[in-house]
Amino acid sequence: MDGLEETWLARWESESTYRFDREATRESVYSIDTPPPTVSGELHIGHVFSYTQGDVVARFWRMRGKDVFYPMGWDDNGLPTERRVENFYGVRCDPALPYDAHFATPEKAPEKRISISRRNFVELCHLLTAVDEEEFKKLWRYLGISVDWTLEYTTISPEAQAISQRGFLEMLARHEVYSSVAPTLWDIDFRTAVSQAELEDRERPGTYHRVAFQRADGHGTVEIETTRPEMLASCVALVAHPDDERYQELFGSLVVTPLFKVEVPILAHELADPEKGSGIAMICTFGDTTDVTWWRELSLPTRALIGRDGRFLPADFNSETFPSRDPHAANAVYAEIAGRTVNQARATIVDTLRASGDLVGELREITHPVKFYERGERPLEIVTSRQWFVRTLENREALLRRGEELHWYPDFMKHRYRSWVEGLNVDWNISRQRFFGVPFPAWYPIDEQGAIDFDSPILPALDRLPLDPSSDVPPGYEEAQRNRPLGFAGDPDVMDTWATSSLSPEIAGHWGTSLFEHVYPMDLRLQAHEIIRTWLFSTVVRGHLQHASLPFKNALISGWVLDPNRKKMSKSVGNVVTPLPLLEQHGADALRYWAASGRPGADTAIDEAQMKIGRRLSIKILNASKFVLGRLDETTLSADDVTAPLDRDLLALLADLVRDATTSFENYDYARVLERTESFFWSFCDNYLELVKIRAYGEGESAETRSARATLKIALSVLQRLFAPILPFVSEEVWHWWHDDSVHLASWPSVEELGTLAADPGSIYWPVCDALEALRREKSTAKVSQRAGVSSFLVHAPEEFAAALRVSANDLVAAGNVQEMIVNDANELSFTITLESS
RNA sequence: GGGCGCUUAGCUCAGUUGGUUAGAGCGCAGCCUUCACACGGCUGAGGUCACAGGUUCGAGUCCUGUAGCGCCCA
Repeated sequence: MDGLEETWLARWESESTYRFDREATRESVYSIDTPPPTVSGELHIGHVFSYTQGDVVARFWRMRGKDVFYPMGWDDNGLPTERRVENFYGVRCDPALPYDAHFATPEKAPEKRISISRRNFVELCHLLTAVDEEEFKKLWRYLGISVDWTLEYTTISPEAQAISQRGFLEMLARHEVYSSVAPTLWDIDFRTAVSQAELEDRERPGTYHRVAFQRADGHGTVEIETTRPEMLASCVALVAHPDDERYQELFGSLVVTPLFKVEVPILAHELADPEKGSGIAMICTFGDTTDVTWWRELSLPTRALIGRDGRFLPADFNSETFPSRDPHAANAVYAEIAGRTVNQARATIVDTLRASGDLVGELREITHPVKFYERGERPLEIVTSRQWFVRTLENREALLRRGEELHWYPDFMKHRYRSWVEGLNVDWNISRQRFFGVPFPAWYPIDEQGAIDFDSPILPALDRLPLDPSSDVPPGYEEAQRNRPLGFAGDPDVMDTWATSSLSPEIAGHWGTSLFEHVYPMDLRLQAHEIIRTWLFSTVVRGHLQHASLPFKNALISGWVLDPNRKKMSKSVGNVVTPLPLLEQHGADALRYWAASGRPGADTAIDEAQMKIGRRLSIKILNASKFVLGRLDETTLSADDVTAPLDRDLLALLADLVRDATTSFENYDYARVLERTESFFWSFCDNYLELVKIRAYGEGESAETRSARATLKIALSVLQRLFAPILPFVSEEVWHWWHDDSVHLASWPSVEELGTLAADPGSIYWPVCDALEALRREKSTAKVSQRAGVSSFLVHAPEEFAAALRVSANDLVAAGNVQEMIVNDANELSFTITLESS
């Protein structure tokens, strides 16, 4: 077993076994779109699991005669890489710094982060991802993933950037993407906008504060409850449900905010929840996403105070934006929180409210969902900024139809997609205020006052791509005009990583060349269910907008890998399993066996016992093949030689298996193929081989002998090929014992090659197996060797059963070492076995 | 709150359109060093198919409801 990987990996490499034929016609191509994994230094067992399942399918279609287009990409651009580089080298990107051509990476990450220029930072990103990609590639190769490595791509490569920028410009030309200044979900640590797809609700403790607002006419107060009292200075209105009896008379009237003394109206909106708190809420710009909805739908003013760093911005309460009745006092209060973080400001405001008597009653502790960036550590804030958006909302219906059009394996995964699309509430924000990504290929003119005109972007010709507007110059301008009045400014942002990886079919398929026409739309998308709302969704969006089609016809969704206790693996829990030690210990085929046992979509626990079984199966394949081929020097045997009833029955059963395996593979049920093939193979070894070994390998050249040998030859050939997609190493090894070409390029077994089939498959084989098992049971019970002789084997059996034993009597007698076997017809089946007295 | 999936032997899981006594592997017990295989093989014990109704000649399978677990969405 050991060493098979090394041998065959080298051979596949040198013989280009998995090379895609670029001349292949579309009909003969089977194209696969696999997720470019985020290269972040962490190899994950989930990758092994998912990719193996896809590879098994790829190998099937290759054997089916398809030209399999199976590329491999790495998603190296984006935040995860930036973060890894920051930690690995102990650096931080400061775009204001100049490039240092002599910057040397520190041996060890320094305690305190070193600030470096954007260009230096990006160079480090390239450096580290290149190293990581080699590590990943090693793992993929070790696993036997049959990709064509000449089709390798990365999402930060110039080609990918050009395609990504082209995609953007074409969407822009079709008005499918737009920029606008809008309240945006913002991570204050990463200092970037994030999209809805990257949100995550986390349960967090919170505190309800009951705050009294004076009515503007001086007649009493209105009490609201809020978990974010620090937002008080941003308050623009109060809101209650239009049907709420308690507030009917107040709608339309004014109240005054405590401390800041700004008049705000009391309004009605159905999103206000009468059950929550006092049923009336304060609307601030912007405390949460509901505030944004209210602000937009009720046409409220903007009093945004949280900056990009999560600290309170300066404000003047003697201004149009903040019209206080008592500017002096308001500014004095605000001075205490300006420049402070949200948490600091909250404490200050609560103290001040308590002192002023505006905080009513006791604080009430609650637990509530808070929106986080999925990679973030502090709650998201809402910050107004300029962003690029792809129009997804107005395409909702069409996108839902695309989801229906797609073939999902397993089918129920379509619900994940549908509920995501139905729940979209903002357009897809594709701009990020980060550094290592694909820049937006756009510049903006600057007027004589120095104002940037974002509504009239200057766009490049497609043949200039890829480009970076921060170093490239727009047509008709000179570098000296950058950021100058009457000059130009480059778009400062980079694209969301999904904005590029959503073009994986275009990148892998070399959009713009003839190759693309041969592979698009892809036949298969392979991925895990957790990225349905991101990668799958965004790819469908791009396919729909760019090509008016689905980007792939079938989606094979893999489950998660759980730890041995069926718990989700996570870094914080510390139960993450790395695949390499498992590979080294059990071998690639064993790991693949485990992965292929996991049914599509099913979360599967790491199970080393299962890997051991895979290894044992592989060894069994080696041994059985050695045995069958050891004395099978006959090359002229064919299906026509299979004449013995037992042999013909075996091939008929094998035909059933081939049919079932083929259909199952066509339905992406690789796990069923494995299960059925394994089960058949085990019976083949335990029963059929035992039954015919003497007939096949005894002296003489009778028709019966030829029949057994032909059956062994055919069955072995079929079984080796059925196993090949799942256990590529051992299958290749045993195939080469009697073939020159790779089993992975051999044709998938067909029913036709099994010759004229016997009717009623199993009608002979299973009764004979029953009789053989009865003999074994008797010997086992008597605690004697299986080779022990049987003086008399008396069978009573129903007619068909008896007939099956009679035509196979010689094999049974030989396998059981039986002296005398008598078969009588009877209604009830019974075996009477007399062992030789030794 | 809406939705999806799961619940079958001690454990991990199969059970295709409803059809005889419900299957596999692991683990457990016993046996066999057999001339392909001790990195093995054989044999065995072990289950009221989560629960409650219903449809049917017949339900692990279909329908309704309940519970538990996991996940998705809001």
